[in-house]
Amino acid sequence: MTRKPVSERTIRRLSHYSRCLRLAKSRGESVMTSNRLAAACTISSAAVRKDLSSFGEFGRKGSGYDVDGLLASIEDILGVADPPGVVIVGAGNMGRALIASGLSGSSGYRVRAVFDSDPAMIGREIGGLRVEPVDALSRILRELGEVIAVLAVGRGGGQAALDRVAAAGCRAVLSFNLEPMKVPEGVCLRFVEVSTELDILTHALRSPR
Amino acid sequence: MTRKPVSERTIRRLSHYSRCLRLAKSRGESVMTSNRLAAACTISSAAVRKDLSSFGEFGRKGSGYDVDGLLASIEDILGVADPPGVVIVGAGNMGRALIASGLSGSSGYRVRAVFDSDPAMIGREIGGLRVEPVDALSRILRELGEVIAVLAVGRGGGQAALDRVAAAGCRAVLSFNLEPMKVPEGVCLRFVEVSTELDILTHALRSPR
DNA sequence: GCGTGTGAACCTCTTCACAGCG
DNA sequence: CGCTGTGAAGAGGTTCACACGC
Repeated sequence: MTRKPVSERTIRRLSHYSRCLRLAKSRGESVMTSNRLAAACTISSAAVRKDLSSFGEFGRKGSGYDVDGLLASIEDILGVADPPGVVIVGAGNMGRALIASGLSGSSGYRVRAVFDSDPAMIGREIGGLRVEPVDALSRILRELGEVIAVLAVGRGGGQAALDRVAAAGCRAVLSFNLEPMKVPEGVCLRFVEVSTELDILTHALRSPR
Repeated sequence: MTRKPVSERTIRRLSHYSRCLRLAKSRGESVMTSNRLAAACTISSAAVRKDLSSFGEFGRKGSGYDVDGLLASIEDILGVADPPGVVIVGAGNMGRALIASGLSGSSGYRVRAVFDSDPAMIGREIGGLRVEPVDALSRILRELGEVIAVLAVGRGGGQAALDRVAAAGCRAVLSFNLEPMKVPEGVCLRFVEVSTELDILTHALRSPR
């Protein structure tokens, strides 16, 4: 079982493929082709085949890919077959939106706990979850085991939240706060950059074509 | 004024630089170096210099870059010096979160209108904005001129929302809904893929290193 | 000495065209 | 005949090392 490093670009595409496959599966489709996957992801079919073939021979020449089999293979590559739990830090609008949307995706992630530092928030129920005080982070994360923490806290609260989840043993963090942060050793931190997406769209609007 | 096409990768970095520069500016700093920008963006200083120098000579050898000047130049390249307005479709938790956070960034975007299809929502006030019915899209977008539409609607409502904003003349859309959509001619559609970010983090957690 | 600007080497990723198999 | 798997060619982006100017 020799795992070669997979580029982030590739992982992103695999994630997209898996979404498409889950959708096809839910529609009862049992076979998928590189062409249809490509159309759904707006890339070329050759790119899809290259991605997939670099991990093994998942397809049947002449017919295509088995939806269930390919989905299982991709989930195995990504490591999301049995996804880690998710905890949300910050029970404001963004935290609530993430819980309500089921993490805006058809993937298997589930929100296991919500934390907030505002005493007035503690104890409230959101989507079946009781809002916990941030002081409970260590205890609850120990109970939950491996989790991804999503930071959806107020302006300027990012670093403190990051430090706390890291101290509680969390090694993967997704932040909606864009303040620059000092990343604790051993922690993988990523950002959801809405403002950057807006910049990209603005550039598209304003550039000649 | 010959504009060469700028890759998305580069635009994304420029956007990040501009965030750092705005922060430096707000702190009263007047000079910035490629080294500090690089550290803030976790890339190499050579990459920063290459990015910037490909658009002109913005720096002073030996000292660095003038914060105000560089920021203005980057905003000009991105086209965000006078940013387009933003309208939000969907006044649920996500829509409210985006309004409350000021679009989670220090950039100059401002939310100009909020729409919802739920009659019970119409007329409510959110962050100083009255929730408008989606039927008012055409009229209000005509008043606002060039805008970016952010789709934060419920499960399965993406395509309908996209079609409506496109029909109202909007040419740039950012969607939190991940359903595959048929993109109207002339529209640039991008996605905020929280579930993909989670997949990337999961892969990081689960891969040997 | 310090920090920018840049050509050249380097490397990664994408595209193409086609062989191969059902 | 249809669709996958893949070597080869090509494009694009990154790193390196150093010259230049303050």
